[in-house]
Amino acid sequence: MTDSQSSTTRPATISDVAREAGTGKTSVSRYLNGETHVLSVDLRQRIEAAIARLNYRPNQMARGLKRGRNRLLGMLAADLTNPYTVEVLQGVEAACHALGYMPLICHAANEVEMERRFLQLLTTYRVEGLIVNALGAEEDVLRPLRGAGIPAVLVDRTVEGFEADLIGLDNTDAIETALAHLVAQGFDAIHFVVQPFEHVSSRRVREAAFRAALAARGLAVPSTVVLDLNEPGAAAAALADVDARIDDAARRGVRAALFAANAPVALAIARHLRARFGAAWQQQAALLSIDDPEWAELIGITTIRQPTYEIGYKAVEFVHERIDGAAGDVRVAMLPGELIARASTAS
Amino acid sequence: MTDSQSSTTRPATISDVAREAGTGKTSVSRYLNGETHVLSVDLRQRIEAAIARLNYRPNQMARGLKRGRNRLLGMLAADLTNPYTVEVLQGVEAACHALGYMPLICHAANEVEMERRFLQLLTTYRVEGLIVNALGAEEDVLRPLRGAGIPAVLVDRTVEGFEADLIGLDNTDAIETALAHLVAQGFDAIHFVVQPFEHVSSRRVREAAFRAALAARGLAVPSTVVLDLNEPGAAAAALADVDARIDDAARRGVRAALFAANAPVALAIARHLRARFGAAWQQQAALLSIDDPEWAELIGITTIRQPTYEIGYKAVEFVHERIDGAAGDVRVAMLPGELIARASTAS
DNA sequence: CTGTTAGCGCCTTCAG
DNA sequence: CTGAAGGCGCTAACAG
Repeated sequence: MTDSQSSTTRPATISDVAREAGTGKTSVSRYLNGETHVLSVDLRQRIEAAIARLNYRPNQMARGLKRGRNRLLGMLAADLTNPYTVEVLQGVEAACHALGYMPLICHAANEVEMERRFLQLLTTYRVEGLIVNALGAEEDVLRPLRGAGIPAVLVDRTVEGFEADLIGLDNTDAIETALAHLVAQGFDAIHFVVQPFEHVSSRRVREAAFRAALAARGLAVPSTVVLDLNEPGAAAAALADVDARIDDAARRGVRAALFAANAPVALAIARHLRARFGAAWQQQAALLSIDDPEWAELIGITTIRQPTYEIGYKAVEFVHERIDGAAGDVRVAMLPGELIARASTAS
Repeated sequence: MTDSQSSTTRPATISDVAREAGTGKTSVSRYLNGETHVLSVDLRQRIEAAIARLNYRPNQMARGLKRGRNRLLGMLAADLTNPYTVEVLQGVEAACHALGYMPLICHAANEVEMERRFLQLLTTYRVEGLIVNALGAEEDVLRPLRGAGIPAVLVDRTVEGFEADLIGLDNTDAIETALAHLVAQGFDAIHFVVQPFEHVSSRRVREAAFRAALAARGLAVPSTVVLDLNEPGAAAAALADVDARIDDAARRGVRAALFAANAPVALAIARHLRARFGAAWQQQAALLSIDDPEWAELIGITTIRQPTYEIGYKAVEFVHERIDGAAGDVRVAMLPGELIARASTAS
């Protein structure tokens, strides 16, 4: 009984298996690649036994080197702290599983430098495709991909000057649905709150759609509140602005409604209002948010839930097709959101 | 001007660079590996230029194949939905960056099958080390690692029969601190709620520590409530049990305190109590939880915050040392938690 | 200082 | 049905 599994032994190679099975590497390779019908039963069994005995696992790296493809699929996430991202991730993982890819997840943690670095890495590891939830609009950060000829699909946001398939929420429709709900509930002082949006396409679209939807109804369009969560000072000012609008409405005897462009914004607002008004803050202002984080139900916030799983799944299908050589125009898939009405917007 | 960056061109190789620079592959390799002082200024510049011109990036796979190490570090996460995991991840990423590893993140999404599959994959990709936040206690799932001689470090939980470095929260101390807080606030009907814990060491330790801490104070030790979040039926029963205890205490004119073993449990409880008592549910029962998710502050829940970032960072340092050949006994690092007192446990 | 020569582990013609 | 030989992109002795 040889100690073939000792942790000091270096992993068995295909040659080891061949020797152990008393055959050549070619046959082992054939076995590994499922060309099992080309092998005599006897040989196949010997190989099987040898593999088991040596606890052999083919080295993917070597395989990739030879075949020119390694089944690695990169996923660059801007912010895993955002539940949205994790949910998308689940779809990505499921699709990777189904299509035989190994997802290589990289988390930029909201830092452009990280994003750049990971993109480099992903490139040097020769991932076959990439799913990008980009941080900034910097097209040059994505340039390496072009050079390496790695197909990419954008999730949630486009990147200025970077042509690629895009998949995300149908923002215009989502905003329209949400606004219709608010209006139906009788709100007329509705304020849009969003993180700095010039450089993030989805935020830009949402903001524009909100204004358009308001205008289409002949309602006044209050200025958009920009809430920069990365700048404490600016954030405080923005929240003060929110406060003012709430007070304004209150003076007119109405309850203001706040429309958060995404969950992080909604959380910041909720925290602030709770600090200001106490646990019963929702009596002072209504809140609606795009994204449906776990705490939304906990405190009864109306939301637009994104089809996150589908977004992730489809994203992988898109790159997969590109990897398989699909040429053709850039595709855009905009999936519909779903309104989850809760107490925060009850009239 | 050649179209060296066209997306149809296959990535440049070291040979291409050598040819372009009019030299041999060796020199290029030396350049890549920073042995820059061994090269004549002229040659170095030619290589530099060639690399830039061809937009060359060394193929990590090939490097890894040759050197026997690929700088890949696996991280197997049981549940990215749990904020704890994401926070640990941030520490892992930072440490990987600092030590020159590429983190390969795998998400088992609470499915043992996934866990097994990823472990296989990680093995075939020959990651140099692995950080495991294991799902179950199945030692055999981790067996492949042994066979491949891949060093691993466990995060948060041990695995029966699997010897490896461990890093996580000092559960005993955390429980003691939290309980002391509750007692100081005047609570005496304190109930521990935890997911099925036989197979998860951290839960087991917490449960035991809770009972011990209670007993040490001469207080009665109510039976532990087991809340299985994956079994709707069982979960409902457990929550009914919680209800009964709250009612019991109420009959005695006191407010029961619920001690959640982690954030998912706390969330389930909070949701349930809100559904039962409405927004003011906290007047009916106190709640304290280990883990400090973002919504804890939002609704004012007292928590024990884990040093998640440090846990992740140190985990990487641990494997790194093992990869570097450090032998020696299994190490255990238990980091202290921090009590964040909020309104939910005010007396 | 620089280039030549072997492989790393695997797959893929191409002959048996 | 089976095996030997060559090469994927890169590094690591060896020579110059």
